[in-house]
Amino acid sequence: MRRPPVPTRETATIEIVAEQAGVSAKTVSRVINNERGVRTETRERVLAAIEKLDYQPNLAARGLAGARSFLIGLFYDNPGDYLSEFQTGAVQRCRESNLHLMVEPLVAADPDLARAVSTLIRQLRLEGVILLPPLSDLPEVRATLAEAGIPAVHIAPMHRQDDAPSVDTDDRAAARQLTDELIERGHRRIGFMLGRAGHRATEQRYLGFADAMHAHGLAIDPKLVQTGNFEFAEGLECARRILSSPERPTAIFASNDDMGAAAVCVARQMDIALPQQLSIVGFDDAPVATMIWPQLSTVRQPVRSMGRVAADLIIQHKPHRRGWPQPMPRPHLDLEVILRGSIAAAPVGAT
Amino acid sequence: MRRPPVPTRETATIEIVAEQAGVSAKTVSRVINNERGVRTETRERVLAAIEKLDYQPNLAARGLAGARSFLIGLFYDNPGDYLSEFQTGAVQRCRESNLHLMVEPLVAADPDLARAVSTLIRQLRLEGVILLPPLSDLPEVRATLAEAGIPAVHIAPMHRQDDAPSVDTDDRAAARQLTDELIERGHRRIGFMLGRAGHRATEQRYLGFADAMHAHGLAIDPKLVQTGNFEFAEGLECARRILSSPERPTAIFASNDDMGAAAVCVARQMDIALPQQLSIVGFDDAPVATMIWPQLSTVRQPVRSMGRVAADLIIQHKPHRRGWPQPMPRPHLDLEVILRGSIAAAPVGAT
DNA sequence: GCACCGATTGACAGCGTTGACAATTCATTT
DNA sequence: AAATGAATTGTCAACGCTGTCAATCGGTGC
Repeated sequence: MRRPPVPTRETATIEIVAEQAGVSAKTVSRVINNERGVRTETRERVLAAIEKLDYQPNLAARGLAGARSFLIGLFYDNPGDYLSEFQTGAVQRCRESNLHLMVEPLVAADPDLARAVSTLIRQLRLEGVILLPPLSDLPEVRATLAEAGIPAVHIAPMHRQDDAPSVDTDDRAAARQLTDELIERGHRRIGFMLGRAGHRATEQRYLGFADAMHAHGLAIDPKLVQTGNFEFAEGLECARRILSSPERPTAIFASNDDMGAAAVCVARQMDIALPQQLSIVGFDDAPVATMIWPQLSTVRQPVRSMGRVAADLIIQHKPHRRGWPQPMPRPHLDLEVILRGSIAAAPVGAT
Repeated sequence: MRRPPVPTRETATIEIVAEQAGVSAKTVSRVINNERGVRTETRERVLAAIEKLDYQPNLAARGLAGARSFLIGLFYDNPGDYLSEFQTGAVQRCRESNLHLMVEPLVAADPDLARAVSTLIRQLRLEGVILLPPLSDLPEVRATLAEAGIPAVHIAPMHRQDDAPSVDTDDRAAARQLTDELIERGHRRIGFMLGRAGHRATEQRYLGFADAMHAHGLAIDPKLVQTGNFEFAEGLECARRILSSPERPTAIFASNDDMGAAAVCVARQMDIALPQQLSIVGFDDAPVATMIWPQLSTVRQPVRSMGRVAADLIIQHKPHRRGWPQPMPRPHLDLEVILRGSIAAAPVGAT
């Protein structure tokens, strides 16, 4: 007599389904878990019973009996605008395998981070964890997860570990491609706004830029390479430094759209005609890219797909046969260069 | 012999803790669940044992035995930029009560939505659900939840139900206040960009605007009130219609920042000096508000707090004594009007 | 027809915790 | 000192499912 008062419509249990199908509970269990060794005819009978009774297996019971949790964690720190897209992709993939996603905000700077992580994984018995940057680069997080033997997927980690799968995009190639577009339009002096130090994206995007410049035999003026931190406010400073250079560049490559937007603002304040006198490109295809004028040329990240793939890696992860000697999956997803109004031919007479 | 190969460090169970503390498992359970009727001295002994063994209760077992799930659902459709903030607030509140948040993307237009909801709540045994708009207004969702007897909190629902708690902000008052700022600066002809039809915010923001206009005896020119849908692209059209009116307004109130940004773009294309010839205000304090020039005056939404409060309502929700006759909690959170560069005194000579 | 073997299926004991209820303890009262 | 009753603690079964392993089924070869 657990819930006596409320005459809730009887929730079907596995026993009831078994009875309906004329088999034992264990056989129903086999069908639910898609185990082999069930005759097709039997399976269909069970499936019919499940359908008829609208049966939903009890997650808690399954978890308790099977020492599983059916839960995957998504740990993040800065809720950026990409998070919701990413998690939506991850949830979609999880659903296909009847798993669920637990999102957990964490604070990268928290001195007690390791304990927080430990508590989470032990309490929830997570079957895997997806780490968004900058969490994907914190040794204490990685160590805690590894110690607990929980598979973790690192998203765009700065330092790849040989023992952990990760999901990356080829930022370097895309940055190079975008830079090529500028060079093709006659730009020779190009400024670069760096992202936050320690992020993989910061490094890769710059390298791609440098690749293109070198390939065309163009010099990179150190004074035109300024450090930002991916944020708009910093971007303003950064753009000012670049644009107040005695020999002003004819184009600026910003490491993300927020900083690109900042460059647009600064240029406008300095009465520099856009895009005629200055071309600007960003990265990410953030919402702001199309909300300013001129719209930013940029690189679209397949964020939702990354979420899907990350979840998929966890799900595919087969329990290690002594030390996962399998090749580490490191899918690279394709980026898309998007050209918009913010780039134009270099002004005539420019070096 | 459930997990034979991996010599995992023995996970403490309630029995082990009980033994360590020299009490029965049930007493440990009482302490964990913070039940009364445990002598202080005993409680402390148990607490010490828990601490010493670094014991984490098994969620699945607790859920199974106690017919609970310790899970709250957050259902959303359009992952907007506010989602991650909201969910972070909700998770924070959940943690304080040792609950967990399951985020579940849903598709409002899905013809099978009711079934999807039903599957989710039955599979996860959710203890409560937070509905973000526009899901908070879908009858089939509300009905499914109600039928299952699951407490639901509606965020900014268009149509309040008397039987369901909701979380709102007083958009109307804030819109009025912001409009007042324009009027005080001498603006008389003010355009208005409406949001998507059917959203509570759309209605309330317009009403606040109208309140202010009426209070000052100003007429609202229907030609200056145009329908958008909260999106930038639509906003462009909308702004064009307003600004191409023969008698152009000296200010525009956009129902959100994305549309406000659109108005800025259009004004720039039409060579209207900002803010001298045209003041523009938005709503939400979205990232874009500070990424354009001039920066948008707007209204900041306490999104994270709303998440906290929503979770709190679920958690506080006491099982109904026949039909929850308690007063429906409907907290209103305070909005903050933020004045930035996008507003200025009305041009001299304006009507 | 019978032994034999792989394919199916079932019986049963938990998984770690809590609900119901019984037992014990302790402070008071008579 | 025994009785009384509230406070505290313990016993035991059950929650709904899966792992283990035994039982049964069906077909094969001789």
